[in-house]
Amino acid sequence: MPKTFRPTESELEILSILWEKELATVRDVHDIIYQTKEVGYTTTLKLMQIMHEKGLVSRNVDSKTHIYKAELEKEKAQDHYLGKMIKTLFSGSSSKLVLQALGSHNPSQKELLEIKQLIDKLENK
Amino acid sequence: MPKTFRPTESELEILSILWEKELATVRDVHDIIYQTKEVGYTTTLKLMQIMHEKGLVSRNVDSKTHIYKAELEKEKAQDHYLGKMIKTLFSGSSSKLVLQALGSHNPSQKELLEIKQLIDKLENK
DNA sequence: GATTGCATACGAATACAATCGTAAATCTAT
DNA sequence: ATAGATTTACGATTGTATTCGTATGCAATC
Repeated sequence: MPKTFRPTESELEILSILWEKELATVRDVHDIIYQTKEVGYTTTLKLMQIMHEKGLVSRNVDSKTHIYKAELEKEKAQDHYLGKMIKTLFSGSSSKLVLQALGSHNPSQKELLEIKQLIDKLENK
Repeated sequence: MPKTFRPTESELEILSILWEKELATVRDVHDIIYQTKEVGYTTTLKLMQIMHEKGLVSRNVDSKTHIYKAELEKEKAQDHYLGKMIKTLFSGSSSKLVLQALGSHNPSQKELLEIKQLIDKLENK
C-alpha cells in the first residue's frame, strides 16, 4: 500500500475505473471519463503519471502504450472514506449511515436478505 | 438550499460542528477545531465568511459577535456523499456499502436491532 | 524514407483552497 | 475616557489540484 494515502477527487475517479477494468491504458480511462466530462487527453495522462509517482497505480511499460493497474486496494479506500463519512456526517454512528443508505437508495429484496444474514452473524458472537 | 453544493473538506468540518451545536460563534467553532488542528483563529473566521458568501451558513449580526447557523441540511449532504461513494467506491450498489460498513465498524446490538426493523419495514411493501 | 497518427514526457498556466497578518471596530473593565 | 482584549474585514501569500500546450518518439502506411 502506498504511504501517501490521499487520492484526490479526480484520482478517485480514475481509480474506480481501474478497479472495474483491472487493467487499462490511458486511452481506455480517458474515453470513459470523456463521456461525462470534456477534458483533454493529456490531462488524464498527466493525472495518471502523477498517480504513478505517488504509487497509487503501477504500469507495464513493455510496449509503447503503457498499461495501468490500481495499486491501492479498493477495500482500503472504502474503509477510509466510510470512516471519514461516519465521523463527520453521521456523528460517529455507523448504523445511522446504514439506516440512511438503506432508506434513500432502495436495495433489492435479495440485497436485503444478504444484509439480514450478515446481521445475524454479527449478533451471534 | 444553496445552489453551490460543494463544501470543501474544511467547510464540511465546520458544518459538522454547526449541525451538532445548532448555533455557534466563530470562537466556538474554532476552539473545537483547534483541539485537533493547530490553525489560526482568522483562518477559521475567513472560512466561515466564505461559507456565508456561498450560502452554506447564515449568521445573526445583531451583536458584535456573530452567531452562525448551518444552512445546508445535514440530510442533503449525507445523501450527496453517500450517493457519490456508492457510485465510485461501491460499484453503484448500496447494499455493498452497507455490508462493508456493518462489517468493519462494529455496531452495538441495539443498533443492529434498529437496522433489522428497518429492513423488515422495507421488505413488507 | 517521408508522412501521419497516436503515444509519452514535461513545463507552465490556471484555478481553487487554506492560511495568515494587519487594521479597524466594538466591547469591558478600570 | 482610556487601555486591553476580542472581534470582524480583507488583502496577500502559500499550497495543491487541475488543465493544457508543445516537443518528442515510435510504428504503420503509403
